[in-house]
Amino acid sequence: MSTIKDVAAEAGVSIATVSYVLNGTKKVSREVEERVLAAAQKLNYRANSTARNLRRNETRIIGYEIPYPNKGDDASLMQLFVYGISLEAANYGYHIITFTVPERRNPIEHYEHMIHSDRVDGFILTDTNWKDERIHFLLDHKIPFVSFGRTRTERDYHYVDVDGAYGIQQVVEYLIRKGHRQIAFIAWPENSLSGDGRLQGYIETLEKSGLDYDPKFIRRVHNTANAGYEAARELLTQEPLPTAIVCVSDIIAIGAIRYAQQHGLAVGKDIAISGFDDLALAQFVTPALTTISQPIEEIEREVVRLLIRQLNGNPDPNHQILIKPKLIIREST
Amino acid sequence: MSTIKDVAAEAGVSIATVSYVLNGTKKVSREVEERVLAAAQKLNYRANSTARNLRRNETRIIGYEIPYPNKGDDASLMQLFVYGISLEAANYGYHIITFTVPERRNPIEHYEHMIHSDRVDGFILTDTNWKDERIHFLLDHKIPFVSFGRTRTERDYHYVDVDGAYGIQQVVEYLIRKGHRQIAFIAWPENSLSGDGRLQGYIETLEKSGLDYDPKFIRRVHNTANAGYEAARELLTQEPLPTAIVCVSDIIAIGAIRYAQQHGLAVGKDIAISGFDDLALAQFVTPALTTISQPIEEIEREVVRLLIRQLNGNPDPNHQILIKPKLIIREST
DNA sequence: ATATTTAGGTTAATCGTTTAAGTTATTTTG
DNA sequence: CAAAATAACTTAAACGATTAACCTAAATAT
Repeated sequence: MSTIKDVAAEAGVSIATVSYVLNGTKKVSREVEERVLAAAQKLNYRANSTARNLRRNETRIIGYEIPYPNKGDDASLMQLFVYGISLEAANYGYHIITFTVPERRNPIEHYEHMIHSDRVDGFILTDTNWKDERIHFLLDHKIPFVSFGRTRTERDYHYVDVDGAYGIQQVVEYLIRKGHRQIAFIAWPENSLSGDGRLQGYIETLEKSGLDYDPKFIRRVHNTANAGYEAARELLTQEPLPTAIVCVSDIIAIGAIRYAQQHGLAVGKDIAISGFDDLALAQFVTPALTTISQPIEEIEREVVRLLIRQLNGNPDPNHQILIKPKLIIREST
Repeated sequence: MSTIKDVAAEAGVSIATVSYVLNGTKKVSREVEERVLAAAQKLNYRANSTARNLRRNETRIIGYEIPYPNKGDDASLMQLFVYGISLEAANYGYHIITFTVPERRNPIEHYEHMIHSDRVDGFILTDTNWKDERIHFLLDHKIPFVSFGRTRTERDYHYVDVDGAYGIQQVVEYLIRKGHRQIAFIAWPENSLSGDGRLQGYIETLEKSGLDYDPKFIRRVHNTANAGYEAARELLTQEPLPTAIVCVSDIIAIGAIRYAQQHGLAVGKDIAISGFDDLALAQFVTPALTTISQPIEEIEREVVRLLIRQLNGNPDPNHQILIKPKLIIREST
């Protein structure tokens, strides 16, 4: 593998000149420039990025913690996300390095290690929760990052998030237009900010529409189909009976649908059930799932763009971005 | 951020001594060792990995191309895979860097670039196909790699694969025991080696059991629920009618189930349908899916282990590993 | 008592770049 | 026309580690 020295020798110039030509960082005569370019081409030279990084004190690598894939969780959205940010980062000459935090271990240690051993220039965060210590740690240490999803803090940081309340509002208003008055909601546990945003959308839309908001119509469960199944059982074996169940995720909706079907209800007729995410499978379950689709590619683009601007020392002043999701009506409502 | 110089100054020794102590690569007196350790601790020192990599001529980074997520493909297995190899690699002090190859672009270029700019020490490959040019390229250039999935070549390389033929054999034998005689198979297109292995398992098991093998019972489609739906339509609108459909993947099975249900067939009674993969969702579709489960964690462990041994210059002579999957019987058969 | 080995360090070269600070020849300026 | 400015390179010092080669004093061998 050829180094800058080889290219310099081949072109008959000093290594500095080669560097200047290849980086375009200093004026060089046309003739010499061509000689260097030809030599580099001939030797199939590519700069050793380790050496460059050492000298420039950067890595052009972005750290991304892959969230722990809970049993029963669907992970396909996150898979798309890793693909998308890798692709997007490559447009800027950056790469994504993935790491994991073993269950119940302190994440901070791992972030600290990545930074401290100079492995990454910044981070992309997902799966943020109510009080996300990672965000405070990174802010405290002035380490560039962008989060997909918010946390509950007054501090100013860069994030991109989906306007979940808006999405739920769309589906609830649609259900009301179709004549539903008893609308239940299956939510996530309490430390999920995005989950609470969606719940908030449900409550506010009901109130705005002049409908009672009944706490008995709200269930909080983990994000598994099994939990959706159980929640549906509770909702459908109490009074008053809901005529529609809005779910905080497709996975939960699929579990809820399963319970309803097993107990003789025709989903989409006897009862309406909706999800959130628009998984690849959503259109192929029976009945096809009415859901809310997140514009994942736009999210990826924005997240990477915000981070790269920080890394270039040119942060976007408009760095709290809320993206509107889209209601997709299928057969289940 | 403190460097080895700071530690040396703090401990009152040369930087060489610090390096020797921290790496345990030369004998040092107890007293000095303790001073160095204390200084390192006090300054919260961690070696700059860029500098170390430059000197050692390694990166301790493994490249992984995230396959292009085809629309409608389920990607949750791959998500688990990235998580798993990241976790496993960390046990050896390695990290995973992800990259993508834009659709219809030549993958070799991208692999070459990663190697040539010294970003990675080796690769993990997935989604290998019949004639995988990546494998030949990496072999030709003596670049360490391990592939999850085989390709069709006589050349000797390191891989881990699931014994798909064995898995299909399990389900076909089970169906025969339950009395089925007209068993159809929905396969993948022809350039998929793992797909052909599964198909082979179907054909051989039928022949071994003395059943006719009818080419009309075989359909080849892409890995989407939609394609499964269409294939089921073809199979169920021709003579002779199958009483069971074995699918090469859960995704396809879900599409097939949907067609059967829409046309008045009770899946699990009127017709048996099975999948392959055991997606998180498999147990929550209606009816719950009979399928074949891949021991994904064992695969991840083996893939990483084989690669690390290569990188350490100590390749495992037994480096073609076939892992047996497991039949999981649910309601759909 | 002298020569040799060993223990426990230090010095300095090296990895492959980038880039500030020279250097030299040529051009411009007053 | 001498002085100053410019153009086009080169030299050499970093970046932060690792490690071969060297050094010195104490321990061991002859």
